[in-house]
Amino acid sequence: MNTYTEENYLKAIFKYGNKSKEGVSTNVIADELNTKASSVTDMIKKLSDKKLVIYKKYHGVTLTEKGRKVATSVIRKHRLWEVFLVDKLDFKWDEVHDIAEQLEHIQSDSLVERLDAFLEHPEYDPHGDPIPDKNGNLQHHVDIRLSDLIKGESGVIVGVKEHSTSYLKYLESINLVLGSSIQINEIVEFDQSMSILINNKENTNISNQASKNLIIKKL
Amino acid sequence: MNTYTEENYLKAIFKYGNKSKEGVSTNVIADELNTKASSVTDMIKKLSDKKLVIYKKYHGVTLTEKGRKVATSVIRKHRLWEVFLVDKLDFKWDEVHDIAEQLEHIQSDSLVERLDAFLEHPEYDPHGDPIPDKNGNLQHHVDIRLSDLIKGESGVIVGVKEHSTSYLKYLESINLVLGSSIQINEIVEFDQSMSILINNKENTNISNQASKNLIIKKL
DNA sequence: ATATAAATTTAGGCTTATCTAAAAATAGTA
DNA sequence: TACTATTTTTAGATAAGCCTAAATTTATAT
Ligand SMILES: [Mn+2]
Ligand SMILES: [Mn+2]
Ligand SMILES: [Mn+2]
Ligand SMILES: [Mn+2]
Repeated sequence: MNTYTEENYLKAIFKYGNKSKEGVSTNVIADELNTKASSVTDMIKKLSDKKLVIYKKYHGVTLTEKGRKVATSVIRKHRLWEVFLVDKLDFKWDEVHDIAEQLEHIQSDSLVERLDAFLEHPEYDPHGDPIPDKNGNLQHHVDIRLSDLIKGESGVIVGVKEHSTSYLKYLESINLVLGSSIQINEIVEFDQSMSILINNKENTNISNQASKNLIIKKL
Repeated sequence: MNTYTEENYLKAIFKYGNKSKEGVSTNVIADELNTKASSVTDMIKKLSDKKLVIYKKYHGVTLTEKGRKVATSVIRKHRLWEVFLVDKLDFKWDEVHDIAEQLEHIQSDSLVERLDAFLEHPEYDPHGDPIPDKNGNLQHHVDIRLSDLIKGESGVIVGVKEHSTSYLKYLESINLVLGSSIQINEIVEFDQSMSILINNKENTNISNQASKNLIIKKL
């Protein structure tokens, strides 16, 4: 149906769409996919011919309903495979993204549904990202970052917004994983770094760059 | 390292190599991959540049050790994924080949090794084909076909040589699966069709075309 | 409002993997 | 051996996805 490359473009457009009502710009897409804006223009025309996106020259691109279906289906597969890799094959959460980038393009509806059942219909992937259902619906966590909390407040980690290996490994090294509890001891006004209590055990300091990428459910 | 397409060429060359000491001809490869001999010639030159095959113009192609490693690694992945699909996701043996054709190209050594462990190091895939180890070694069943047996002999099915859905579905419909026992009641001289006793229960007739694709371990 | 800067598209090319048609080499046969 | 049939390679094209450089459009700032 669609090529590997087309699917990656649709995923990128989905990622940066909905942020505002403006279409997603070619430069943003080029940046996300490590390619050039001119290449993006070419591909967008093709996607537009296939009715997967709406393209207004010089004003960016938005997904059609058809395009959104494809994008969420690829994201569904990506996140289900990540669950498989972590839950069944014992990979760490920082090791699975690149493999899932490949697996997300495997074409087989029955495979996806059977995998979903085998994993017992997970709602979130190993990074706390919601898994779209087969119709492309997905519910997000309320987007509260650790950096939004104030002194004395506490919460539980339900997701991460940054998926780099270095960030994920760092979090794990200080016992911050999905489900870890956090209480704010103090916030340094100068750089917004935080002194926090993790799992009611260890006290640690964490930078603003690190705290703003942690999604929290307040307690 | 190698493209999806290159891997498929290497797999095809592996499949038809070793049959004799002659190289595999471009027409045979073209036929296997549903492409044209001229396309094969082009690709062979590329594989030869990459030292994956030895190519003598007009005399076919053979795998180098390096090429054999790649081919068996792809076959290893194909067969391991087929085991996963059947054993863990409850697919039927006639449903898994096309999905495995895609999964076999996923690149991740640790994924393969973890999958192998998760499946408890299977030796054979759902069609009785041996799974190469990580060094590319694979031991074949002794190649005795049902059609080689004579009246009165009996055996157990350990593999199938034809993987089409129609053939596999047919076998299943008459209770011929891996592990089924067979005894030869009679062989019709005219067309070599056989009257057989399956699992010491049902008597059936089976054509030569069907019996010559069943690999048997004699009892 | 006009000039400059920034973003975007177009033009022209490249590579990979295909194809068809023609040429060349090999194999089979009288 | 010589002629024909078959197989294989070469020549020349095409489509997808990418690139750089140039042209065009939009945004920003006097
Ligand atoms: Mn991921
Ligand atoms: Mn994820
Ligand atoms: Mn198969
Ligand atoms: Mn198989």
